[in-house]
Amino acid sequence: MNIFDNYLSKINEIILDNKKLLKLTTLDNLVNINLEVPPDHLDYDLSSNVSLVLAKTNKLNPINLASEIKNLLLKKESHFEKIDVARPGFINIKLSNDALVFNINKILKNKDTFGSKKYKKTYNIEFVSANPTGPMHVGHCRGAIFGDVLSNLLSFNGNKVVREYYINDYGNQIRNFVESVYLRIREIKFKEKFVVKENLYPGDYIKDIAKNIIKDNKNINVENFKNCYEELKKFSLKASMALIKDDLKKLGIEHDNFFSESELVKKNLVNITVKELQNRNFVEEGYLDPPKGEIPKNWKKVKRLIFKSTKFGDDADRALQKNDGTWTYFANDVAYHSDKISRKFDNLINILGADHTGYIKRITAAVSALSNKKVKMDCKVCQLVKLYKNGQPFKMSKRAGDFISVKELLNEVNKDSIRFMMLNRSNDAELDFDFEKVKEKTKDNPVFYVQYAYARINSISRTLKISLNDQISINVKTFQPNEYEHKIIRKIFEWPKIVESAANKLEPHKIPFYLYELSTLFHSYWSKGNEDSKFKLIQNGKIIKEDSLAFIYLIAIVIKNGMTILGVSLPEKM
RNA sequence: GCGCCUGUAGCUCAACUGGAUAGAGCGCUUGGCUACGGACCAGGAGGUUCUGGGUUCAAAUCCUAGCAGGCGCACCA
Repeated sequence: MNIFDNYLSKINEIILDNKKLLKLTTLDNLVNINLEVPPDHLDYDLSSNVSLVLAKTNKLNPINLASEIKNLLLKKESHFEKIDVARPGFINIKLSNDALVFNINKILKNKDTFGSKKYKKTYNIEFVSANPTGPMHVGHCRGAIFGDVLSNLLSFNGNKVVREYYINDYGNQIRNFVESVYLRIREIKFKEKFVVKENLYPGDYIKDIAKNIIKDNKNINVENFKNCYEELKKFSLKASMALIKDDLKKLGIEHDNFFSESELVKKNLVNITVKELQNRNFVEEGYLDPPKGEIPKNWKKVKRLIFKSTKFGDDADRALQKNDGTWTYFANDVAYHSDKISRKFDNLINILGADHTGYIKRITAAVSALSNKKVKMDCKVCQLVKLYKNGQPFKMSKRAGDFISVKELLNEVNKDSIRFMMLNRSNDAELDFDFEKVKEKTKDNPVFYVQYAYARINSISRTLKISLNDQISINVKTFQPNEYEHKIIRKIFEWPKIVESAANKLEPHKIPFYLYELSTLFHSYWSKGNEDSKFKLIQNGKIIKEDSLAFIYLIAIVIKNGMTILGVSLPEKM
């Protein structure tokens, strides 16, 4: 339930029913009418631009129209107790006590679903898709958490979400990776020195993979790289995927589907997909222009198959074949997306790192081409994460090219803090992540601040010997919220709006920001009793004003629903 | 040279897809508070939303021309 939606449709209905009375000739921009949270300094519950929107197309004076609408609404909707018109034509609405009680009781009754909707769409969300050549590093972390929480958010809204991981287990990098493992095995077995060459993976984890392969497969013959390649590849990939899955698990992330690139090649899906595009005239044989700017030394003009992605908004047409005629990474990816389309999702979402921004246009172009523009694909980009320790840039690299792994990060800070902080910023903005800040137990640390609010609420329930799962309700006759409680009610009513906007815009960062604000209201409410004893909640182990319990419950409900979406735990004691 | 992202208080960032007096935290400043009912709270100062044009009842938000920073730009993945 979303009270803004509910009352907005009532307002729309009333307007429609009284079209003549209001002298409205056209209502074609009804969709632009909104019902929103009034500015902070005004003492109202709802605020609408109805009159401004309707006055424009009907060429009426917005203030006059607003006061006519005001009278009409006061007559037709009993939940509206007071309405005022504000320049240039807004109407501000105060809900009656009955309305507040009605809505609050509804929330108290439907705790777990408060804020959610029942959309029933299907989503495929591809995220992480880190190359299976080693463990995850911090760069993957943000996108991983973003994708996971976005999935939670969309599921919370009643959608069906498939979390997918595309395994890039094909191509040269895999060959290099396997060769690295191969050389490490020889290092162990034959005491050959591992010489770091370009393109080889030097990391210590390769040694561990090598050791384990030797341990589990005593008979493996590593005399000749070519002969043992396939077998070694199988073991190496399995090992590196195990590392990645372990990292993901520790971050609280689990994918539903792992899609292998080499399987896709094996099934001949690339050829089939390219042929399909050829048939529809989106592929041609030709030459590509050299890259703009500085032309690389080994640039060659080669005849090849090209996808005409400029037809779908890309800046240039894209190669499907490499210089040697084999398929490009992009060609494989087009086939992969063709497979996604065939699985009939309503929406496709890809979560990418900032370094893949340039890839978006071509792959969305491919999806448009493959689906006749019917399937919608959104690509969300997560900007870079910069690590800090006590305000200083933090680098662990012993050698250039080394990275900070997720494991190292988890050694420093816990999963909850990482998840919350990685989302506490718009995905479009770069993110500074300070190890020490995140460990602080102060207001500086938003994770703590929200968790602390919940812990305090639990201390109340312990004192009163009640459970937050208890079913309570409030009574119209006794209900008399004070100004602080009124603020809380309004904030709580806002929650479904936050969820909806976060889901629609694919911007989960709105959730932690909101939770922080809600926690502020709670801490403030809690502290009021110290300044003025009439605001005290508990005395001698008993609740003073029965209704104040409702506010505690409301806050607990929303914090819990919010943190569940974020995948961050809520300790009852801290 | 081209594309995408960013530019908002001293610093780090919000602003519900065009709304009202642009909000938080940190820092600064004034006050309260022996603790799971002070890990906090209340108040104050702090703004030409990068710049110039445009669109309209209304612009941080949309269009346009610039400026500054980040990421990327054959093939590779």
